[in-house]
Amino acid sequence: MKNEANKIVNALKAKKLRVTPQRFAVYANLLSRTDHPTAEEILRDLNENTPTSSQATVYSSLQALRKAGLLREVLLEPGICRYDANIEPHHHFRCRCCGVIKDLPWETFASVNLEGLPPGIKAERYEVIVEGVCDRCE
Amino acid sequence: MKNEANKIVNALKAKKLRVTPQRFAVYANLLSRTDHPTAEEILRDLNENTPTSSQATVYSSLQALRKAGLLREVLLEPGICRYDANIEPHHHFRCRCCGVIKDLPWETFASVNLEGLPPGIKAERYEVIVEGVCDRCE
DNA sequence: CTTTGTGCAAACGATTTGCAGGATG
DNA sequence: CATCCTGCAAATCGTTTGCACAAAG
Repeated sequence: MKNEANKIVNALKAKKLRVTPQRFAVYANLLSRTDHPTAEEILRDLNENTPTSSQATVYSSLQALRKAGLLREVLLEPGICRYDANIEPHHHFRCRCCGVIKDLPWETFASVNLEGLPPGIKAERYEVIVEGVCDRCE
Repeated sequence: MKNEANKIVNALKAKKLRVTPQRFAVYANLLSRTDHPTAEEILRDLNENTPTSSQATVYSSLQALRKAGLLREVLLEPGICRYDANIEPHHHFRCRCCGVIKDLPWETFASVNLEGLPPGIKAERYEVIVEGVCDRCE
């Protein structure tokens, strides 16, 4: 839909990022997904039908988008870096059996407050990581 | 001190892990540190004076200790896996400037409760990740 | 027309693996 | 003495880099 495309273009422009087909594709792909793909998964997805972006470009696009604050990294497994275009604050759950990752709404832990932090620490953001077993696994 | 050594040996035996000099050294090193070293940092530290363990052995010792539940991985930076022999539940703070990592006592977020989780999720553990600026950086 | 991005292939760093010999329980 | 661990070197995986050409603003 044309509207969606315009939104993406405007988001990139607002961050002073040049709008290239590859960068657009990476960001659009990430926005369209609810999982938290790795760079390699995005690359595969983009090039599944027609060649869209090279490996190096996907990596550099992801860096550019991250530096611009349009996406964030999700670190739940050693050595695996996932990406998330949902930059609204939220938490993550990971199933220890199947590895599925689910977003947890911010309000899930609305009770958390940072008052009790050791002195000298300026907290800017936080996130709760929950690990356990999902419904399909148990 | 002999007492300390015995504690470590007993911990390993209790988990049915063979007590080898290398495994002992890795675990002892991690127990003696308050930072959260990477595998490579542990390796360097162990071999600083006299050769103690090979790279492959440090990696496999860490895996064995982790599977036994004697240590846990700390994932705060993409592509970097740190290790922590403190298996008491606690949280982590990371300074966005200097990268220093500080433990936060469990009670810091005593108010967190898992009642509000989506149905079907069986939570087994959780951890709060706080990011911000430490006293030395600001 | 200046600046920045792309694609390729090579380089890189961290972790894993295969295997032969050695130590543990 | 059966099993598991160690050390070495090679292999692998994900990510980064250098550079020549192409595209964006």
